[in-house]
Amino acid sequence: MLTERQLLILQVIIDDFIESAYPVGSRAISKKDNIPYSAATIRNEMADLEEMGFLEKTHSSSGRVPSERGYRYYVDNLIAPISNQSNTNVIKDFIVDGFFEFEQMVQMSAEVLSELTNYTSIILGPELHEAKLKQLQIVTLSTHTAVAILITNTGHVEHRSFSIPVEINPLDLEKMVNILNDRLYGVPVVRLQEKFNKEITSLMKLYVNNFDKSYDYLKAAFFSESPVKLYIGGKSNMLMQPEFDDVDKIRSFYSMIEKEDEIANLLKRTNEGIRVTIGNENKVDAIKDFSLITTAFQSGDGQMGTIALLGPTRMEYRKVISLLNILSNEMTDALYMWYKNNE
Amino acid sequence: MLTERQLLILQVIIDDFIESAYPVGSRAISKKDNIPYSAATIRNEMADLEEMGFLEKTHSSSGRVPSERGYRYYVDNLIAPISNQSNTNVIKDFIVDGFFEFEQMVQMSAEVLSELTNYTSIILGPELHEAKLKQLQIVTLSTHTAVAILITNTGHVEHRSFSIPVEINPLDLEKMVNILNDRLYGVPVVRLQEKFNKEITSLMKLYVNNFDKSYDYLKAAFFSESPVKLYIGGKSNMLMQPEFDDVDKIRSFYSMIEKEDEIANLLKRTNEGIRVTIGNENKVDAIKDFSLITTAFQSGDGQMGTIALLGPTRMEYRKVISLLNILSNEMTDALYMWYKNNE
DNA sequence: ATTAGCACTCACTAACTAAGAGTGCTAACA
DNA sequence: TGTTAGCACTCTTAGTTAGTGAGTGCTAAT
Repeated sequence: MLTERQLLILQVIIDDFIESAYPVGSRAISKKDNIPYSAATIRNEMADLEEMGFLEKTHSSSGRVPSERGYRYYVDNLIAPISNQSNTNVIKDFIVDGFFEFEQMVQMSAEVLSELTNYTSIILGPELHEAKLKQLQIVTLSTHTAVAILITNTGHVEHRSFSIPVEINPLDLEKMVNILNDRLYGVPVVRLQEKFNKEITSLMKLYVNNFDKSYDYLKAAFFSESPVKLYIGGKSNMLMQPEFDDVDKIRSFYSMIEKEDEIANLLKRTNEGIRVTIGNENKVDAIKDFSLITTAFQSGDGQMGTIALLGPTRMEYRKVISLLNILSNEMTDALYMWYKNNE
Repeated sequence: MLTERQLLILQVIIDDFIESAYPVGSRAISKKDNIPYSAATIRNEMADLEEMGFLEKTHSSSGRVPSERGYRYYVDNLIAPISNQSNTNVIKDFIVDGFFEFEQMVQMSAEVLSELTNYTSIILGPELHEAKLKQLQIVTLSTHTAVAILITNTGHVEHRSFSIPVEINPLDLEKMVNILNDRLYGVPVVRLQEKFNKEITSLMKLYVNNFDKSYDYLKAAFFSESPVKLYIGGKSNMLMQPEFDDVDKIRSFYSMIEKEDEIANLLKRTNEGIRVTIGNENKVDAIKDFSLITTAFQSGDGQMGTIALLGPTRMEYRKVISLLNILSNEMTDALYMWYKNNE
């Protein structure tokens, strides 16, 4: 167990290092206002803290630097997140003002988040779990081409252009879309394809000649998987961090950040609350030098998406955690309001 | 005027430097197969070429490096663009295969272009100049919210969610959209707003009570300027270039590339053919260390957009110019086909 | 007109030095 | 017995020096 004094010293060291990015020496600590001990005393305590694995040295006669275990302890026990009123307001303002569309809101959130922290923000979703089909449409552009449009009750619009194969009769096309709208209205988007396969195809065969030929086209137009929506904000804000003092680190950071699907997978696992993974706690090699802080936002019963911040292990955990808390709550609220209006 | 031999030597030096990024020495030149002169002769010629401003030294006893003037001469007189068949095929393949939508095609082009060159590709447009209105729609999501959708004959779909103010009667809304569709069908997208203001508003007042209140909402939903579409591909491919050997250069590159509107302005001026601006020929300070190669693609009579590659002044001009030529032609063709089908 | 030869310049690297920040340990102190 | 002053020691960082090599410009010979 750590003594009171050790806790204090550990906290001060980590706070200091997070701010300065330089190894912290005993003399610097002993000078702080809330530290009434001499440098020698601090040195003894630091040696103990190092032995316990909370601190490290960069070389034998250097100051101390937090170890990953140190950060973990710090995050779990030493940060009392103070709600930062001014940040709350910044976030509230832009969410309330600009809330027209999910995607727009999400994208802006990512940017603001990165701007406030100088880390890289990642937002996954909002996924369409809860969104329900409002309307399907096919608008023909010419005899050969058309655009298929899918509208959800959340205001999400997806569209896909395609060319109409000669085998398909335009009248049949219209008929099919009518049937689809009739049968699929209000069905959650995630279950569209399943329902289409199970219930609609058999029905279609009754009304439409030669439905087999149209099947693939309908499916491609309306029911193909849309790619995961991943917003990454402030890729270059991160370059402000002193960790990126060398070209190779920057290169590897950028090549890491481009593996969008790996990152998306990392975020998907998030459940309730805020999760912090530090350095090697991350299961993906590419970010073993980083810390990732994630939290979910949701609407009603289901999870909608994940907000995350990626930064060096020397991260301003306190600030970031409080920011993510605020943002997650605000987004959840905004979504709740939206749904309430739309039910 | 330059002698034959000087032309040859200038060309060889620039080719060599573009490939290696190292200053070129006289000995290295004299060893090349097509150079039958001794190092001393080369040295004399190089001194002359330097005096004329085509070459520079990085320090008093270094090899030679092309000056901006040297690159200019090289681009204007020394490159006979060889059409590279394999590149042509790469480009043709993906344009033909994936051509469903402008935006999709454009985005893919940007990526391929950057992949093939390791420079940063920028594509502006395709602007909607030629696109004509196919259909306007308002789909109500609830009593308070709706999504407005605009569809063009090119398959471009734009949508905007908004909340319906209480002052507007849903029936009126429907009526208004009908009038709009009736009057605006086939009108070029760029002229929608103008036509709406001039001809439609007076008409609306006859049919709709209290039209003044609806005016702003209709305008916001359908006729507000959509932001310029600028695709930037391969921001990090560029880091492969040996020019980016130092952190500050990378930082300033990224902060430059984020000024999207400045870049968009640069590209807008493009007219026919390929334009190369080298280093200080660029009027925007931020890219005075780079070269920018732009060309337009078009459909029918009007210009549709601009394709550009941004790289270090030590750029593979020959390759890039030939690539842009191919891509511009292919995109123009593809657009032409598309229009022919849609008329 | 061309080229071999040579002195000279400058960047780059490695080896060395001095300064400074920080540690661990010992011995003195309250 | 916990705390602290003092000191020798370690290691990084920055600056200096010297040696090497690539390359040039000029001169004289071909």
